[in-house]
Amino acid sequence: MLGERDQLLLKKLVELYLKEGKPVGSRTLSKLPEIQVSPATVRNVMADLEAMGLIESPHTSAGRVPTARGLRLYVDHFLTCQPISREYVETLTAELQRAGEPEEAIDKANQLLSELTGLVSVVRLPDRSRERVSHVVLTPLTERRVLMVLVFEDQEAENRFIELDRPVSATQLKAMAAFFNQELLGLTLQQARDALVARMEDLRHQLNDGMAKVLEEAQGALEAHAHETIRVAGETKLLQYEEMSDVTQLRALFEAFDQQRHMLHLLDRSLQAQGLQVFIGRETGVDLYEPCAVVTHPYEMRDELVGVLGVIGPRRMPYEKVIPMVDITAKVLDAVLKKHELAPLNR
Amino acid sequence: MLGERDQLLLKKLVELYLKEGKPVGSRTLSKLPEIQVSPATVRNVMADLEAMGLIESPHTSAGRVPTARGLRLYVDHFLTCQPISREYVETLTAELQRAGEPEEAIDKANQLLSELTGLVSVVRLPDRSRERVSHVVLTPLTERRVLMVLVFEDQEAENRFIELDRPVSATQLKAMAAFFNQELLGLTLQQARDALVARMEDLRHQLNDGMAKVLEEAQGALEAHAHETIRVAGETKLLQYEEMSDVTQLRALFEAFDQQRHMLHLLDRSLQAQGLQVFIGRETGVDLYEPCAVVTHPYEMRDELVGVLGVIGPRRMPYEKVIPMVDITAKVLDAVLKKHELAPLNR
DNA sequence: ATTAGCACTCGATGAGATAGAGTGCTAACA
DNA sequence: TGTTAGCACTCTATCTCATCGAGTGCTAAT
Repeated sequence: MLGERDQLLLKKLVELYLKEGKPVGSRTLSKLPEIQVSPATVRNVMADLEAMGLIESPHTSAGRVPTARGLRLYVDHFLTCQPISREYVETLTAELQRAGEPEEAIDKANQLLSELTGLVSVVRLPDRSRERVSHVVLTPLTERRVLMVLVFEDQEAENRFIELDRPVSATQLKAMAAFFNQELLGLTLQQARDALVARMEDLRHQLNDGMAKVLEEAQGALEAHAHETIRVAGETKLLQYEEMSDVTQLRALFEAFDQQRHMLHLLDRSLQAQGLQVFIGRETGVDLYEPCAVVTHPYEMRDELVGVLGVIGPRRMPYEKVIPMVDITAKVLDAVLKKHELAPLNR
Repeated sequence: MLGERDQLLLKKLVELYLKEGKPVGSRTLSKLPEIQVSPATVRNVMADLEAMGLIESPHTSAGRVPTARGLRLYVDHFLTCQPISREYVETLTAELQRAGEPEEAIDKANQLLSELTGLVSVVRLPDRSRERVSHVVLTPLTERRVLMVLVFEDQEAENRFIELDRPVSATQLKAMAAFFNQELLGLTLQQARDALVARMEDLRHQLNDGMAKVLEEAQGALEAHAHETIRVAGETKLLQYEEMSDVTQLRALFEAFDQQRHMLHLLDRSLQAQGLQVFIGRETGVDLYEPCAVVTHPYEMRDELVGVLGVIGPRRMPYEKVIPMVDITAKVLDAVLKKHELAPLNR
């Protein structure tokens, strides 16, 4: 289907395009040391490649530019990724390990990824509604104010301040905490609520209004989290790319980031398929991202894929660097998250 | 110094400029119903205003544009602010009250301010190193993992997971918590550390390595916070303004936001002087902000000015809306933060 | 003091003209 | 049959030039 020389030419064309960002002409290609044929021959090949929809020319007298399909082929078959320096991996690991909670590590990974690729970075956070509560702490602060700490999987904690309508004694509070810890441990918050609703009748005598309030707050904590499932870092990096200089379009992109809806869909899709994925142009499934490319990699906690991390930028991005960076960042993140899990196993 | 008619003309010129963003000519001004003189007269006045450095023309055949000094005069003397709808105040209050902790409320205020003004919003967070610890909670999670919660002023809590080198029993932990609560309550973290160092000798027998680790972590929590003293919301809003269309400059601005140094200086300055402040151009003290204007207002906690909130945008911003919005947002934030304080007084 | 009138300046807009990059096609060539 | 040189052609980018119009400053009249 595609001769060896055709492949070489496509590869070189894409590489030049990625580097310079300008359409590549036949003369430029034929002058490359790897290419031993005349511009005319190159033109013939290019005509074929164009007929196959791999390259196109913006107008008659410009060179050729790879299409989304062309880039796809390049990424899949011709791309030689840059090796990642050990040094980089070490810095990354060190930085991520400094985090106290998984979420912090994920955030940090997001931030670093954006800085190091010079692109917009995105993470899909794990869905906390699926995490199990491992401890509930209730501490009296004042007569009517209580601090509740929900600990998930011994790894993450969420604080809520609870204002009660009437005072509770420390003893009452202790009883309450004991109750929660006994009854609800190991359940997700959702399950916990269901369990309580189911046993409402038996519980009526214990369920004073303080208890109800606490439950409500716990639910609130969960919801607050559910809202924010995506985080974006380094939006402003997009300004650097000339091909993104259409301000209107850029604004639309930023709005889309804020809305999160599109990105969520895309990241969820890439959570299904494991491993690194590259979406170019329409492949993203989002019209707005048509001039963009997205590189994603899921990460896991407790041997389950729970989130995705990736970058989005113009189609013309340095894939040979970006792809290994996304890859290694996801893997280092995996390793760091695994460490967080290990500790609780010493029970 | 400045005749009544001169003032009127300056006012109208600035208003037109703020609305249209284009240089204003003498003909345009003389056609206004408020102005009963001919273009020629207007030109004479304009020449005077220009001589005083209040307006200038980008080039010979354009109209006039207010200088920073001109804008300053306008803001100080001629600006009539738009009243704020009660509805808006109510929404704002409701949104901010939903926050569980002061910091959350401040964040929300930041975000809302950016959305409502369409500008970049900035907050200076309170310096937590000056807040007093009101409770320390230590909860065993596993044999060697402990959750520490530091509660500040009964209003804010910070979690740290602590990995111990060797197991501690629940009893030991309880003793430790009791010790902290007894000895360190009401001190700032800094004071707490100093106190402990001072009494090191007496304490040596109690200060097992678990204790040391806990202290260290507490310090870490503090430092983590000290790093991030500013938060920026809505950076991308700047794209909407044509006068900010110089991409290079815009990038420089974004970088400056990331570095925080300049902004920190500016906000600290405006923390000294209480009340709303407007900085136009060079007044900001930051060269990069020369084409910008900044509107700030400090906010307080426990009757002390602890932070600043404000917006930054192009000089040509709708001051008549922005100023009251910054003002009311700061005031509503004050009120909400006050509510947070009230509760603990019921002790 | 105000205003009409006028010459002048300068940016914005659009029409050619030109140069150059790159193409496709044809015909010659190995 | 695949490759190449040559050439006419197309299209963009850039420059120049003319023109238009907005706005000014100055002068002289009111």
